[in-house]
Amino acid sequence: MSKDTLPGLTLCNNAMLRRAARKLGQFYDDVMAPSGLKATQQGLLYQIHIGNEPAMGAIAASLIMDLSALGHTLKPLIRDGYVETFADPDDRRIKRVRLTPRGLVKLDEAMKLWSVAQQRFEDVVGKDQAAKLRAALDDIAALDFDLPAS
Amino acid sequence: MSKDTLPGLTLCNNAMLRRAARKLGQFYDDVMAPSGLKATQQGLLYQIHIGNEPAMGAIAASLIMDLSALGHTLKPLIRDGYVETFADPDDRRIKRVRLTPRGLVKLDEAMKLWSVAQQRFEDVVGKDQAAKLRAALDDIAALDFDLPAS
DNA sequence: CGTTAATGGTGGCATATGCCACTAAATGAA
DNA sequence: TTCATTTAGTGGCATATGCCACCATTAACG
Repeated sequence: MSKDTLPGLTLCNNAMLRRAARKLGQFYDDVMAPSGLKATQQGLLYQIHIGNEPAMGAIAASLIMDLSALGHTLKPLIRDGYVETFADPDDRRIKRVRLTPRGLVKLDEAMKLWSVAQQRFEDVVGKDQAAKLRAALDDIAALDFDLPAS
Repeated sequence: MSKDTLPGLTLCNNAMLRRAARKLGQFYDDVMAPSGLKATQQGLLYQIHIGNEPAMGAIAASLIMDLSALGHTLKPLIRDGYVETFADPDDRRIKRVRLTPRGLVKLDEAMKLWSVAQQRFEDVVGKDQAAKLRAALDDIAALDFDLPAS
């Protein structure tokens, strides 16, 4: 097979997913820029907000994110005073996370912008299509790739 | 609306996309680990391979990636001797990229592992479903979110 | 021509993510 | 109780990505 006829990267599920994520990330980030938050940060603040002073491990699990990666991502938010952490009194290994009042205000501000981006996205691709896409992505997130231990 | 009844992050198209990308990335990376390449690097080598000594800008455009981000990502691959760059003789602003022989060998090795991951993914989600997903992701990558300039 | 504008990349800085080695704390077994 | 094991996070290091300011080159225009 000549190099010229090799299929493009369009065949790789992972590459396509990353590519779409870059594209959509740029769009959401653009819209949210006035808040000073990236879309990832808004998502993280929101996740913390809807949790009940969630433990770091719990957040990482919901987001399917490495625990240490979460720790890193949290740092700028703590530095900027949007988030604070405290040890769980019943198990001092566990560190819980909550929004500060300042963080709550910032989240409100960011959510307004998020709505704009979200709305615009759904206008462009269609509400149904968007819902289907999210469902498909949710399925992927739930997949188990382990070979069944026979 | 009480905090307890707020919808999860499942509603955000962008967050879901990133989450699925983390999940799938971890899987592909795991499978490709023996090659010493990350899935992103394999994808980049492949993109360079199928291009005709592509210019950096061309690669960045196909991957919907920031040009400077591409430059950064390329560095470890150049350092490890998989890739080399050279100025286009007709326009010295343009820097073209190609695989070294070593890079070609490494790509072959990585592609074998990639096939394993790709195959496993399609076994789990179904070949049709995977194709539909890639099509949907390709559509997203092609979207234009600009408001029509009236 | 020569000045101006547009194009293609680089480097610095910042966030996003992951892996690994290591520490502290809680659990379980002897 | 005491020691091995498991659990929850941290810090260091590396890649992934983006934005912005800046440089070199080329194209455009008067």
